[in-house]
Amino acid sequence: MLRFTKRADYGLMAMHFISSQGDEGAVSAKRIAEEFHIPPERLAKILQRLAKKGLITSHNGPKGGYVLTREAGDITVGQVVRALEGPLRIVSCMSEKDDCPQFSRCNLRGPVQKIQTSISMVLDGMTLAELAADPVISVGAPALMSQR
Amino acid sequence: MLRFTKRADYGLMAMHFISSQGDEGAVSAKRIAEEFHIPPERLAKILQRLAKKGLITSHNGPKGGYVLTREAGDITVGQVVRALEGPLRIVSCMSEKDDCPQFSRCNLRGPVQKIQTSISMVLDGMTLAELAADPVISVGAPALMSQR
DNA sequence: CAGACTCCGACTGTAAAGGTCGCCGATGCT
DNA sequence: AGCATCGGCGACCTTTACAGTCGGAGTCTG
Repeated sequence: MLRFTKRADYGLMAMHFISSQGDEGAVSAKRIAEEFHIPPERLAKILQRLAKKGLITSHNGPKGGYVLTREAGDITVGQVVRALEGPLRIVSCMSEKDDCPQFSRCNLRGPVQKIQTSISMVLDGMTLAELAADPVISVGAPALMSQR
Repeated sequence: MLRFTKRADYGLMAMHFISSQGDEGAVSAKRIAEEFHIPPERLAKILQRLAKKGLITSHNGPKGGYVLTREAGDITVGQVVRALEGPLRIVSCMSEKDDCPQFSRCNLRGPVQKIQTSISMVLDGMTLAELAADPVISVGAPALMSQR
């Protein structure tokens, strides 16, 4: 629950990689797929989607590939994620015409809205540039979500 | 993506309901299921899980049911969610022994950790009591995540 | 004591979502 | 012309969540 899909993962990796290689011409989907060992077709679709949303621009032919349309500092994680996954909705029954049987009694929607807003603020508060600047941390490290 | 499961939804509803009826004795699973039109078996399992984690205590027999073990103000949304869904992991490859092929090259883990921490802080910053206090807002309202 | 009501735990089947894979066409460089 | 790239469509498989069922044990009421 409350997890990114692989789509978002791959998308962020790719965006990050493109931004890091930005000065040396376009980056092909194949190149990225090889770099990260991602199924090429899968990545292709993701990049197409990002291109369609205007986050990157595509160039055909040899020497073709993808380039960021904006500066890395002007693209947020939230934008990438939303481009790939659609608007953020942490619960299923949030639209007006949901058939949620508990709609009338459920007074959870206010707080949920709040949480959702907070999360997207976090996502939009981090740009690709910051993302690249962040160091790789040791993995099993801080054991944050201990619990129990 | 990045969505709560029904398990978490139902769990939060139930906890909220129990806390609102707290002064009038235990609340049975059946009662809650009827109140919210939730499949009784499903809810039963959720409540069992919450009881096992110590968030609520169960009483058998007639007049039995569930009661909060702590004050509503001492139980956070994050605690309920984690009790039901396990520790928060917004990406699949975060453990030490993941077979993620891009592990070595992926320098996304630092930022992801950060985001994850922020989210769980949001979740732990809201108690059941606050949850109840929040008013029900109109649904289609603020259209936060516009973009496209 | 007996019956009714409740929680407890494991198992099984079903449905939806996500992930994976492949094909063929269009475009542009060399 | 030929090659390398993007572009878009669709089918299949796996995983996950969801829902329903059964038998069992504890506890209050009459």
